[in-house]
Amino acid sequence: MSGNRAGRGRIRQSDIARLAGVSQTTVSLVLNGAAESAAIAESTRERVLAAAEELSYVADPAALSLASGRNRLLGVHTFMATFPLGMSNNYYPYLAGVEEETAAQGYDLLLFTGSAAEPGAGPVELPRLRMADGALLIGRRFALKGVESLLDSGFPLVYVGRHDELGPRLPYVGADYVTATATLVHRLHTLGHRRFVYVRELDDAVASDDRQHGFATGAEALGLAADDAVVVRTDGSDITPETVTAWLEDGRTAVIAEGGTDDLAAARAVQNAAATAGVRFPDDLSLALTGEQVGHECGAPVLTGYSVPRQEMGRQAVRLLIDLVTGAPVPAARRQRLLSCSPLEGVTSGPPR
Amino acid sequence: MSGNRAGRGRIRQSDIARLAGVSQTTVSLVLNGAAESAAIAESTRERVLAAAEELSYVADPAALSLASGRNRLLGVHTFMATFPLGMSNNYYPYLAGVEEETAAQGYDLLLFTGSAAEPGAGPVELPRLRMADGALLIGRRFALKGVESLLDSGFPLVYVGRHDELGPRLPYVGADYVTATATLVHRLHTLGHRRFVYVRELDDAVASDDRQHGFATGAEALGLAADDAVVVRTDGSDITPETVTAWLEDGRTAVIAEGGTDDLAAARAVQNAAATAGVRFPDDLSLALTGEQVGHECGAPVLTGYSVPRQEMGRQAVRLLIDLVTGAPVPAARRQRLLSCSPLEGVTSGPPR
DNA sequence: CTGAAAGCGCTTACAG
DNA sequence: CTGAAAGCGCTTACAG
Repeated sequence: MSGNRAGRGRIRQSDIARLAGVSQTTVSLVLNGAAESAAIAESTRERVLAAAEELSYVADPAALSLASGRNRLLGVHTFMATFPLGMSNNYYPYLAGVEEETAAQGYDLLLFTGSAAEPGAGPVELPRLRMADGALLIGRRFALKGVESLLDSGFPLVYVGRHDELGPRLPYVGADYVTATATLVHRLHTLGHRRFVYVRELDDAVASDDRQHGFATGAEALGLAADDAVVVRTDGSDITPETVTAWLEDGRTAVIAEGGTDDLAAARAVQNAAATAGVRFPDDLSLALTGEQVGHECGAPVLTGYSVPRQEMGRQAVRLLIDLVTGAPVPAARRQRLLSCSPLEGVTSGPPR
Repeated sequence: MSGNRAGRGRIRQSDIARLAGVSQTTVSLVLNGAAESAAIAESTRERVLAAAEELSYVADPAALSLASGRNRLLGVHTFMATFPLGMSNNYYPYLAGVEEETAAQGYDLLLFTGSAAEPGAGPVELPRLRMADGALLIGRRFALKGVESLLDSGFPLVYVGRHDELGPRLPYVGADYVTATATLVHRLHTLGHRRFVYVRELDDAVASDDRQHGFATGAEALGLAADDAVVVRTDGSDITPETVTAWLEDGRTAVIAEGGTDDLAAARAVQNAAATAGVRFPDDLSLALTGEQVGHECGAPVLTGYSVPRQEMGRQAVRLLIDLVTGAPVPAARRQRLLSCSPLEGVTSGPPR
């Protein structure tokens, strides 16, 4: 049979029409409310409304969506096999913000999960986003090709993060890691530190590049020599107790570790090596983070760093997306924006005397 | 204009048909896969598939749903204004399980959030669930009327929790709080406690009733007199230091507080009152929970209780829902089931000597 | 093996 | 002020 809805006992506009003795068109007109129904006789209006009430009519959302072209659904995709609903996950605050604002705007959320059927599925999954009126993209990196073709077809997309590789075509709401990191260097400098080490993980993503770039920018602004602001890129295995000792002997009293990664491997490697070497925080060595400790353990000291306004990024991304979906005018400057991060004071102190 | 989808560059089956040089019907037949497409020439099939791939076609869920009643979307509704993505929230593990299994089955999730447009929206929002093939209901309580009319129309629904008010009509996957709580009483009895107090919050929900019922059942099984297993129902304000002292003077050495609520107000009230009274845990008084401490603070002692298999409940609810959606045969016994909770050993000890 | 046609429940010009 | 009709993008008998 075509359409199993009738069999499901659903009430249609035609049922109301029959009961009220009008046409289905009139029912639709009345039920759509305000503007149009001005042109409908009050008595007719009331009859239809009464009939609708009596049958406890409710519009079929699918039909409604098909006819009007909108479904008030916002897709979310994170380019991962399973959706990062994981508790101690960095993505979590984004989602909370997204969800909050989506609800506030009267939309609902479509979570695209990357079906298990397709293991390395990034690009394969993307087209399914079209089910929604528009979609949010979240994640450290993404499938460029799939995103491009979505954009090409005019599908409204907003990326949560900075991404300029596609020029002005991809709207986004990102965090200003460059400024935040430069400021962090400055803060440490104010505390008295003069030589810095930046420890970055192997993974590269725009957010990582931005952080490192901010480190360089900050050092430059302070007039530091290249050797006073070195960058170590590592998977952690080559940060040995000797490494840390050598830093200190070199007068490098402040280490900045990459934040925003899932496990903060860089910071952890430094902490472990320091512990073995008998180097104490923050008396001997200061450790700061280009971000905050998300799933931070009981009793562990809070590291100096900055907080990324993830929830707010989520909210703003939703607002931007809805503007794009509804065709509201969005000036170019508002299509790509960076939010600033706020300083987080932790256990970092001045250098040992 | 009617239907703005074309303008949005959405690819339709007719686009594929044109590219592949076949009819739209054939495209539909091919895209629907297995059974039917046996009757389609392999070469045609391939041509259509290639064209679909090239255009990165994706079915319009609304059209699909309208025509066939299926779209591989599972709705989730929690009867709250905003979706409980909140960090320390009890609902979180359910969602994690739901998401995981949904992904594994190749479905996607529709999060129904309760639009802010309708404040007291429970029943008003429910019909929107029909956008999905079926839906999961999560929450301590729910809008009975809305749920009933959804059920009446044959819409597949699974409640995460026990709910027998609708008889066998509402399928569910719940937790066996009755047995878990009875066992908890037994465990405390084994430690030497002989007189118990059960502290329950004012809110009532099936999950709360079940816990209290389990307390009664457990006490009865141990042959305790009514006065040895009293129930206090409170918003916390009348649990004073004197209350706690009186319990102890009465020989009531074990307090069981209601778990599973958002803030564990009952347990907190007991803890605060005890602290003021100078009563120590667990030396003077043992405190157990009918559940576990979800967003449990650093340094706070872990309370004895039991863990609710929330994630597994989520997974099983999804599997059940998909069976209902696809029309797989589901024996009555499998339509309503309770999972058991596992004991959690905390700081509770025997009674003071 | 393939296509023309009806239908799912709605919206929206267009006529009257 | 109201209704007949076309169309949204699909599925599914039914003919050929």
